[in-house]
Amino acid sequence: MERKKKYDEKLLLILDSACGIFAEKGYHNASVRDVAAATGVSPAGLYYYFQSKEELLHLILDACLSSLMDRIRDEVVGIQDPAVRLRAIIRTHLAHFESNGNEMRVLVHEWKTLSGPFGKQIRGLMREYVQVVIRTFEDLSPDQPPTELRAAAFGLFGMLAWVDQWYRPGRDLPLELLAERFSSIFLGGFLSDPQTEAATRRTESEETTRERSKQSSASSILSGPGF
Amino acid sequence: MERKKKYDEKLLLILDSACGIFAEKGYHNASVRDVAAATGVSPAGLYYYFQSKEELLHLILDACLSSLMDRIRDEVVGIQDPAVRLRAIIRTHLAHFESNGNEMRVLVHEWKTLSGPFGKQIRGLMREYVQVVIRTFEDLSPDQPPTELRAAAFGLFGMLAWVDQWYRPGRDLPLELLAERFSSIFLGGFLSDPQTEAATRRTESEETTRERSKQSSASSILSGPGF
DNA sequence: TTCTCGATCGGACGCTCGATCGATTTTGAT
DNA sequence: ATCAAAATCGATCGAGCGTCCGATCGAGAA
Repeated sequence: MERKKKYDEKLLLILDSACGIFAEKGYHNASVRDVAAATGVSPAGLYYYFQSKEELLHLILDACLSSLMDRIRDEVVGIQDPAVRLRAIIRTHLAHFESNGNEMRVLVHEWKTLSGPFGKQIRGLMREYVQVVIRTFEDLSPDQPPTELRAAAFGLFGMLAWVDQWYRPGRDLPLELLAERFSSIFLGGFLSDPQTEAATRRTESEETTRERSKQSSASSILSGPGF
Repeated sequence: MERKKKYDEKLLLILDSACGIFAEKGYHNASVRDVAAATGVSPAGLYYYFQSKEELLHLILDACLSSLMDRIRDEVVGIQDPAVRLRAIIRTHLAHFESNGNEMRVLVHEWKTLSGPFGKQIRGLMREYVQVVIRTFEDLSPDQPPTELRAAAFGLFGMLAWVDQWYRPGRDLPLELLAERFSSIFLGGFLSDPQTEAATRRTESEETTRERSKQSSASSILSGPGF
C-alpha cells in the first residue's frame, strides 16, 4: 500500500523530467538516455514505468490535454453567453499554459506525432476542443457558414498555441491580461474602432505610395527567447 | 556553361524533394536516405550538393524566408496607412503559403531548429519580419506600450503560422478570403460590432448558469487533415 | 578520339538510438 | 529474521543514423 504511492510519485517525477526535456529539445531529438540522466534512473530502469518512448510521450500528452479538457468541460461549456464563453476558453487555455508550460509546449509541438491508438486518442481530445471553440463562434454569429467558423476557430487556436514560441513571463503581459487582449481582438478587433475597418476597405485600392523605412537593429521590443 | 544549369536544376529538385519529406515527417524524423530515395540519387551523391543535413535544412529555410521577406520589403513596408499595410502583410504571408506550402510548413516547424551561424541568420530574418509587424501595430495605435504591441504581433503570427496545421485547399476558404477574414479580426473583431464587446465585459461577472451540451460526434465542420 | 573533371555511387565506418534481459538490490508484509 | 515481490541496473543487441572515401561514370573541351 505504501508501494503504490512511491510508484506514482516516481512516475510523476519521470513524466515531469521527460516533459522538460521534450519541451526543450523536442521529442525526436531527446533520447531515453537524456530522460534517464535527468531523473537519476538508469535507461533500463525507466522501462519499468512505460513500455516504449511513444507511450511515455502519450502519458505526457494525455495528462496535459485531458486535464485541460476537464477544465473546459466543467467551467466553460455550460456558459450560455457565447462572448463570455469565448473569454473563458481563452482564459482557461492561458491559465493552463501558465501552470503547465512545459506540458503545453510539448502538446503543441507533438500532438500530431503519435500514430496508432495513442495518436487516435489525442486527436480525439483535440477534436473535442476544436468543436467547443467552433460552437462558440457559431453561437456568436449563427449565420456564418462552417468555413468561416473554422477559420475563426483555428485562427484563435493558432494565437493560443503560438504563445509558447515567444512568451516570457517577466517581460510580457501577465497571462491573465494577455487573455483579455486576445479576447478583445476576437470580440472587437485590435482597435475597437469600427470606423477604422470600414475606412480601410475603401482606401486600400487607392494606396500606391511606397516608402522604404529603415529598420533600427535592436529595439528592446523584440528581444526575447528565440528572437 | 551547360553544366551550371544542370547543377542548379538538380539542386532545386533536391531541395524540393527534401522539402516535401521534411514537411511530412519532420526534419528530425526524416533521414538523408529518405531524401535520396525521393530524388533518385544515392545518399552519398546528395553530399555533392550540400555539406551536411543541417546545411540542407538551412538552404530550404533561407530560400523560403528570404523570398517572403523580399516580398514584404518590396510590397508592404512602404505602405503608409497601417491598416492597409496590415492587410497587405497578411495577404502576402498567406499568398506565400499558397505557392510555397511545404516550405512554409518546414519554416514554421523548424525555424528554431538550427544552431550556430545557420540558426543566427534565420533568426535574424525572423526578427526583421516580427519588427515589421510590430511597427505596423504601433502605427495603428501609437500609444500602446511595447508589451501590448508584442502581444498583438505574435498573436497574428500565431494565426498565420498555425494555418498549415488545419488548412485544406478544397474545403476551406480560399486563402485570399482567409486573409480578408484574419485582417478583419484584427482590425474590427470577429464580429465588427462594438456593442457586443462592451456588453460582454459588463455581463461577465454575472454569468453563473451552467449547462452541459452534448457534442454530436462527427460534424463535417471538423473533418480535415489531422482532425 | 582522347582527356579531363564534374557528377555519382557502392560500401562501409563510427556512433547513437530504443529496447531487452538476466542478475541484483531494495522493500514491505509476515 | 525471512522471503517473495517490486524496483533497479549493467551490459548489450540490432537497427538506423549522418557522413565519408575510393572508384567509376559520362559529358563537354581539345
